[in-house]
Amino acid sequence: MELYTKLPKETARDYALRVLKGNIISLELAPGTAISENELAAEIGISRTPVREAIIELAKAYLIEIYPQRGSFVSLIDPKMVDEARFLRRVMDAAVIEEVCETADEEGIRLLEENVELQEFYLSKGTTDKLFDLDNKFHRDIYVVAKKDIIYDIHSTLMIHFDRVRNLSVVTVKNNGIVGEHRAMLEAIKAKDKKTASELVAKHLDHYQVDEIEIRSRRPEFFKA
Amino acid sequence: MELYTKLPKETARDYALRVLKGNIISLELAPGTAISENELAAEIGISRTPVREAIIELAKAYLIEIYPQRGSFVSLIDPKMVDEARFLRRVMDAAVIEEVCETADEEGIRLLEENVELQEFYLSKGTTDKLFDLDNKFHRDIYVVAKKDIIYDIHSTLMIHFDRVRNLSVVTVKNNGIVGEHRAMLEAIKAKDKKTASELVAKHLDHYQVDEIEIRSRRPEFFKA
DNA sequence: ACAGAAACACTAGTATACAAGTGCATCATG
DNA sequence: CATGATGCACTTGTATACTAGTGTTTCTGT
Repeated sequence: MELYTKLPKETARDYALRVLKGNIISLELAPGTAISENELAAEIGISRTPVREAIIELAKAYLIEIYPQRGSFVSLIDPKMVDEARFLRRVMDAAVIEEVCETADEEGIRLLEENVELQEFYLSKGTTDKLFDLDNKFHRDIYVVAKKDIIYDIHSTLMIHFDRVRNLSVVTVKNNGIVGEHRAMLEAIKAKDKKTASELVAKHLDHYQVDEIEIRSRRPEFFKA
Repeated sequence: MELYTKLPKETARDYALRVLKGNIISLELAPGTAISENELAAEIGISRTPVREAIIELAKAYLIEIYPQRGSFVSLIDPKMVDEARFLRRVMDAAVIEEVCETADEEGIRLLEENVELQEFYLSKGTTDKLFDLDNKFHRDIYVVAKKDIIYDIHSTLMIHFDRVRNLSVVTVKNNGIVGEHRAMLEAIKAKDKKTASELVAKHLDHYQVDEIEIRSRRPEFFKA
């Protein structure tokens, strides 16, 4: 397991949370792996209490399953969970971007505009790692402009189920086209064109499609049921 | 604060959680009230650890705010939070009932049918407290039939913000009509009539409307910003 | 060799002790 | 009286000790 290093002002709990989240998303901690509170605490050099608090938090997000007196385990990939996360994102993203079309003020538009321009800049320079962060930020900014950032935060942990499956996919997500779609979404927002905007969002989510059948046949031990 | 009693097989953490949730919803713990881990632990007769874990969980749901080394407080009513909860419910309820219209099997329909029939039974007998539970169950069952129960659970804690405001409202929710609307929703589902079903859901949510201006003028100290 | 019991090594749940920081009250000092 | 320092009483964060339960392993007796 990759351990990172504890940041100076970070609490022990946040540190444990960061380590666990990162390793679960990256599959460094594979689905089904046992997680010992004692062991992890020793490994990262803090006590059981903050480790335990982090584990409880991830259990609430269904990323870890706790069996009292027996052990805690990284959740197996549950297709139902992945479906629900996908459904949630499809429905909410569409509703939120429509809300943005209706209510966005100049400042909000500017925030999105700046982001897309940065994406276009880095795309032309071929700096793909920055693009990844900007992609996430663009998505969140839409929620922020719609004044729905709490909803975004609540849902973000669920989306980890998604990211985990994507990291198992052989098909690497091609960045080509994504920036263009973001530009198109922004223009639809500027034109207050709800219909086009929500259609673009739906199309955009196709990038998140994965071949579950293929992954499952390759790694059946990672799947539930 | 009302304390309830610890159930035999309930863990100390679940107990603390139940006590806190209940008292926050009922406003027995008013917005802004300080919550001491030590004090609460002593009051309900368990140690600080499970109390602390419960507080952290409610802080994740924005129901408690933790200021390290200073104290924890019941969150003030944040109109933005209430708006987001309302938006979330409006969008998801509509999407989920449409999903039910499309995908419900016989067993699912039967589950909903049984519930509505019970509601009609208790309505005719005037047993209103049972109706409250059945109302909540009907709402959840729709998510279950749509195979979206994780989404329901994730959102349920957020809805507490809603319930809290409702409990401050002078206008008591009149049960008249609610059962009839449930019946209408069920019939729309049976007829696979997505349009009518989602319209009924939107109308149904009007029952959750509250006069925020009035409450705010009456209890300004409960509100944030 | 086999069956069952008992010891052991783990687990998470809970309790308690200590550390570090905040804010107020008190008290000394000008 | 005003003001600043200092201690005290709180807070949450973290560490550690203990409890109770589970599963395996090992011993024991037949």
